[in-house]
Amino acid sequence: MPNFTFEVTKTCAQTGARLGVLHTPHGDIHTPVYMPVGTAATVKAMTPRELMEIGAEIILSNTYHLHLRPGEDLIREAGGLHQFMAWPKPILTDSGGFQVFSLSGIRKIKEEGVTFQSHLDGSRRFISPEVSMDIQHALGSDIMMAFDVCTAYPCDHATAKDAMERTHRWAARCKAHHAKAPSADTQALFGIVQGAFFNDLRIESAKVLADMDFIGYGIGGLSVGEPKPIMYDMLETIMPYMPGNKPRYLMGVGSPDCLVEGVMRGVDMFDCVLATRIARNGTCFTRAGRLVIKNAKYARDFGPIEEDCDCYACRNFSRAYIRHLFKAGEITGARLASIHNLRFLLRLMEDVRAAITEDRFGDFRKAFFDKYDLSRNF
RNA sequence: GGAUGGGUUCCCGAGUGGCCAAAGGGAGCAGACUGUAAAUCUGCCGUCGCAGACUUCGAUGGUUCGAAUCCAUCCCCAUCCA
Repeated sequence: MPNFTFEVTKTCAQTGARLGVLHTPHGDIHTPVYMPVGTAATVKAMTPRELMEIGAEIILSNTYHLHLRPGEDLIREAGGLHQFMAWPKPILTDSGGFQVFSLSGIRKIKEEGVTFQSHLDGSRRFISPEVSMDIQHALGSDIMMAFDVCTAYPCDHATAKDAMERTHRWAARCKAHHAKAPSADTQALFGIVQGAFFNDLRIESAKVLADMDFIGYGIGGLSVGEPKPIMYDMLETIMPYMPGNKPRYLMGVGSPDCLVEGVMRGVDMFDCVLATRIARNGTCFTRAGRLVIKNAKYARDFGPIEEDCDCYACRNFSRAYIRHLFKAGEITGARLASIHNLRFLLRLMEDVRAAITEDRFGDFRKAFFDKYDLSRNF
């Protein structure tokens, strides 16, 4: 599939962390990459122009949410998701698999697929691997995710095995269904490794999916409440079994420290709602750790969120002003904090890529954690 | 000058004899947030403390076993009449 070649362009001599480029029909993605999340066809509080300005190369959207509203037919009629939301760069769509997990109270899983009760109006909706593919075809995303079954933490071995095996069967169905689509060559399909927190299952899942030869691989079912060292251990366990010439996408991660640690362990792609969600709730990332901008101690702090940040918010506005906006309930507060947090992660990844290029990612990582306060982290 | 209605914890506002440190909002303070059911949610919000104790409902005095609630006087506020 020439539309989606992935090249590992450099491996850090110090750490083995890798640098790459994923070519897509809507442009190149330089990895390791952080992908802002735009579930409902918008990265909340951000315009596409602003996303371009802060250096986003690819964003995420969601099958389940867009299926419910406005519906994939409408988006197809609009010319596809890129045109509908006026975002010309690559888009990755999640399959709805995560909603199988996060909406566990209002869905039922069977072998054929999952019946959801819409969180919007309670109506019953059915999503199967085939339906998920069809919806993602209508959306026209560059990268489609297989419809998987994500498990919670903790999770017993039998349940994890069950979910993993179903994920594999569903991955095969996704692949078969996608192969028949007109867009089979212009939309890439990623498989998703599951297996909860069991080494044997994770390794098995990585192997099974590798044999199925996907364009790239999601690592799902992590960052679901487990302690970080457990997640890091899982990454180390499976990475030797992940195809070296395919992009590896750690789904739903994460915080600044998790990104650095993920890259250290061979992850190429990340996405996370954390940056934009905590931004709307009044918390900012900084290289020193979290900064709760709405706290009273910043009422008369006329410096920027972060002194050496190059984002629009930091170049023009003070902590005192942004705090005021939050206290006043003004949406500009959420917008400025979102711009900052996204730019923070995108810039962190730019710095990570530069460090790998120069064979000093180990030094970079050490300097990062020397400065970053983990005691009040996410 | 007269009539009527009022004065409740930072603000608004419920409460008309015990179940009241006093509903409910708001404001304030803090916390949570990781493939987004989130511009959301949670906690605290008289004082000291574990329990519990203590001081509060315009002021003063009274009735009562018991008062934010009843009575008296006074001080303020609002509206209306002169």
